[in-house]
Amino acid sequence: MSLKFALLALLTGSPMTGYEIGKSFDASVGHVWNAPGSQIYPELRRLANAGLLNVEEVPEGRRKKIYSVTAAGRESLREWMNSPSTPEPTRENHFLKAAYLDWADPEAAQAQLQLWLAAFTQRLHIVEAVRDSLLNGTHPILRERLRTLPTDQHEAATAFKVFAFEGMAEEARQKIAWAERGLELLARLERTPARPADAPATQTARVTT
Amino acid sequence: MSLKFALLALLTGSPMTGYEIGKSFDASVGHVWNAPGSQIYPELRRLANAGLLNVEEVPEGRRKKIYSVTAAGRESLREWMNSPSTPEPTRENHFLKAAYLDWADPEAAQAQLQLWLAAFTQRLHIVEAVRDSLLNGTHPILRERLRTLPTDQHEAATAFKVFAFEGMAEEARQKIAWAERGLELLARLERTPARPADAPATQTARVTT
DNA sequence: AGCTTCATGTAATCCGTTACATGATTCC
DNA sequence: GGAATCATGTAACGGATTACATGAAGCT
Repeated sequence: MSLKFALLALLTGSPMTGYEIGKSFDASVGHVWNAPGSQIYPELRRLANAGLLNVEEVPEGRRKKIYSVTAAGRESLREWMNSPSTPEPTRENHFLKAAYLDWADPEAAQAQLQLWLAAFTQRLHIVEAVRDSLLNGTHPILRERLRTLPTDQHEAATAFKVFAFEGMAEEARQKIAWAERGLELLARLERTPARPADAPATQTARVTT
Repeated sequence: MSLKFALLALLTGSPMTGYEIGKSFDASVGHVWNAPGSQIYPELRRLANAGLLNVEEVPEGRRKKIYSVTAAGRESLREWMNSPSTPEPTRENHFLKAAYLDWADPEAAQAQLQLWLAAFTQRLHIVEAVRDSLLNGTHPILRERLRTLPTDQHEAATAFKVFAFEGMAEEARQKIAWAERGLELLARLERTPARPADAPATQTARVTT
């Protein structure tokens, strides 16, 4: 339901084309909300039809459309922000899989845990980079946004974005630690299980692989 | 895509009816994966048609169907477990909203943060309770599952489930701390901003509400 | 001339949510 | 007899993913 509000929120920063929104999603913002072009363009049009967005067509050569938020759009965003939302029920692939990792071959389990580790590490880097750019005034969208805001609101606008990205960073750190513990668990289990109580203690033989 | 595997995984524990699966979702398992009956029943039928599940109809009075996993179903599950999955792109409502909380009225922002706090706290309790029941052998589904498994695989089957639920617990704890920091931030911002540099320092007047 | 990037979209399909329908059994 | 729980579903809709289509601008 909230692609709508993700778009409205983004466009309050500064007017943009659908293409640029897609780029933003691919870069920083995509870790807050993500969507492919095939979802962005139709949604933008719907929002424009509903009067929440303004379209400025730029027909000089290119056929591009710059969207900006109307007063009604700003009102709609404010309304959403003021109405409480409950967190959605969890539906995270990795927890489901983790709970049944004993079904996987040990190598596959290890590969999966390492893949998670890599993915969450990468996410952490990106999210920390965004947070830093918010703090040191490098973030282009926030920068634009602040230009249109009275100075006494700069702190809040910045602080909440930093707050959100700090939250994502923490989550990433937590999952990194979690994946590492998973690898340890796997190693521990592999050292013990299929031994029928009387196998020799020659663990040093299985060093490779 | 993984309701399919959630169902297969659950049913490897012990055969069940769609209704019982729904109950499990509402109780413990729902924090790993959740779905309403309207999604469960059709999916079960599809899986049965695909030969991954076995249906035992119990026509004695009730019209109920007990589903169990076939060899093909077990194979399909194993295949999924052995093929790596990348974590899905984030699309979490609360981070999106948090990033733009300056758009909300302070009271609404506070209410929202408190709602998150309450929801994550509740989630933490449930998830910890499940983890405990896994550890002390009270968890009914795991119990059933272990009955059909050789003893030397008990440890792994239990450990991975504990691992998953510990991960969820940590995530919940992290989000609780995050929401609390959000409340502090909000309080801090409310103490300072709209003051045009020469307002009196009589903060004690605003104690109520 | 050909590749990359900019820029916008359609179509099919799938997954998920909400609302509603139905009827049997069990408990009070 | 009436309410709660057991048990299974249908229908409509909306949101998301994947694949494909199109064409201009700019660079090499």
